[in-house]
Amino acid sequence: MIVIAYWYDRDHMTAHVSHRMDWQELIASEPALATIPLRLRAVADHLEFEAGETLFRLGDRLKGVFCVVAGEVRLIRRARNGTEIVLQRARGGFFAEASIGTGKYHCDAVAAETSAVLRIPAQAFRAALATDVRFRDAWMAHLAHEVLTLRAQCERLGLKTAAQRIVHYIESEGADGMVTLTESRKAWAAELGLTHEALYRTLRQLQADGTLHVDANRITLSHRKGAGRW
Amino acid sequence: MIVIAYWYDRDHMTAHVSHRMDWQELIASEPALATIPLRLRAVADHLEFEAGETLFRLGDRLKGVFCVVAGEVRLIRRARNGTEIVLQRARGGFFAEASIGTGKYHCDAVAAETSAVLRIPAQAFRAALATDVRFRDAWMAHLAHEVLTLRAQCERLGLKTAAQRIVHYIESEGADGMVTLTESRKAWAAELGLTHEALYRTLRQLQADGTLHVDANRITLSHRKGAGRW
DNA sequence: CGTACTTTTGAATCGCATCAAATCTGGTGG
DNA sequence: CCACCAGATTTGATGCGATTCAAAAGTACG
Repeated sequence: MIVIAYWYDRDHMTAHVSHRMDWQELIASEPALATIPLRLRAVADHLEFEAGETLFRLGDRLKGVFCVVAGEVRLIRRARNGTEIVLQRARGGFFAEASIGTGKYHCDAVAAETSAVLRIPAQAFRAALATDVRFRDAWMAHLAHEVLTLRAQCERLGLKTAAQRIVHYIESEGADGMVTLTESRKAWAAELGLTHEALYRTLRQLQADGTLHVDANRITLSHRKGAGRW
Repeated sequence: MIVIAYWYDRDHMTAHVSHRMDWQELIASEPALATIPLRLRAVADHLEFEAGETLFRLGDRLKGVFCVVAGEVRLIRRARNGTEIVLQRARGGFFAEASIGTGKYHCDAVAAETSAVLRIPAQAFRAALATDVRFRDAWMAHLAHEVLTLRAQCERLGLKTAAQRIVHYIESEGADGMVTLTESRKAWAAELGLTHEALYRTLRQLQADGTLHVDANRITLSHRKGAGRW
């Protein structure tokens, strides 16, 4: 994920088509975009938002399908008492996918940091789904994969202990008992539903009892049973 | 959810087309089936499994898309050390949706209890997706909705306290600050990632401090702020 | 009426969150 | 090049809240 800063025009405080950013580079770095037909990408709005700016609000009529190219967008719902509930933190990839079906947004979307976002008009998106077989298949595959990933994450978050979640993560996200982390440990902790302190401590403990081996961002599950009673 | 027992033929210990079950009634009770074209339902296998029976195994070539009509099917992955990880507990509705894209099953499926399952041949399913616009739209909507629901659940499971999760559930699953539970509280607790004891206690506490009101299966969030600092 | 299940409450324990702080790191600017 | 800064990483001490174990009461069903 490329972090952007100081590239926007101070004169335009609302989202606008950028002339400072290297969208080419950004787009190349976002794998989710590879499946989008070029002619669909051509009609997409290239938007940029500063931290705190609102992309859309609950109940707004669908303006398009979004894809985070850089930065972070949060989908939030405001509770009666003003508490914000974060429904999703989108760092790269599509968000508000479900809205393509309902025609309305079901929550607010706010940029958590300076972010670059692609907005594909709903009309064109639906048209492409209807006519472009490859795109449609890719889109359904994307949704199906998303479902799979999310199910795994729910199961993981249902586990009670930090050790269980770490092992589950390696076994379900990794390949052959090994993962290579692409994010900071702090971010990993958040994904595991733990504080970073708990993650560090448990990681150290699991190394000590031989359950796993840590080498920088390369974490391997030991073949021997270990002492753990996961 | 209809619970079935003692309806299978003792002579046929493997899954088979049932002659004892009232599939009509079961199918009418499962909302996910409403979107399936009749001609697709006509070619589906009506299978029944006893607790412990395997529907498919990891790596098996795709036999079809499944839909639980009654009972429960678990998608599990076996870890190196023999530990089972439950990826999904399907009680009603589709499962292994992602496999339609990959052509292979990514885990084992085992009936957790006596279950009735519809298996729609992949060929026919894909054909219907390609030709039946309404079905395709319904399927994409289903996937999108699933994504939405799962994201909400992940966010919920990321909350640290029982009170937060309960309130989040009511606000995201319920309508206008009220939910009517369709499952037992024990099952609800599992969905919330809590033990049933914790759920009961927290529920009582939230009633005591006026945060919410419980009337049998009807749970309402109080409009006043309450004492809670969720 | 008995069985199996959910619901409910109690007591003790354990693990994680929290608060605090030190160290390390990469990147910036002087 | 080095001082500096913001962030991640790491370790420590403490308390809270959920789990766990236990058990009683309620409920549905045959």
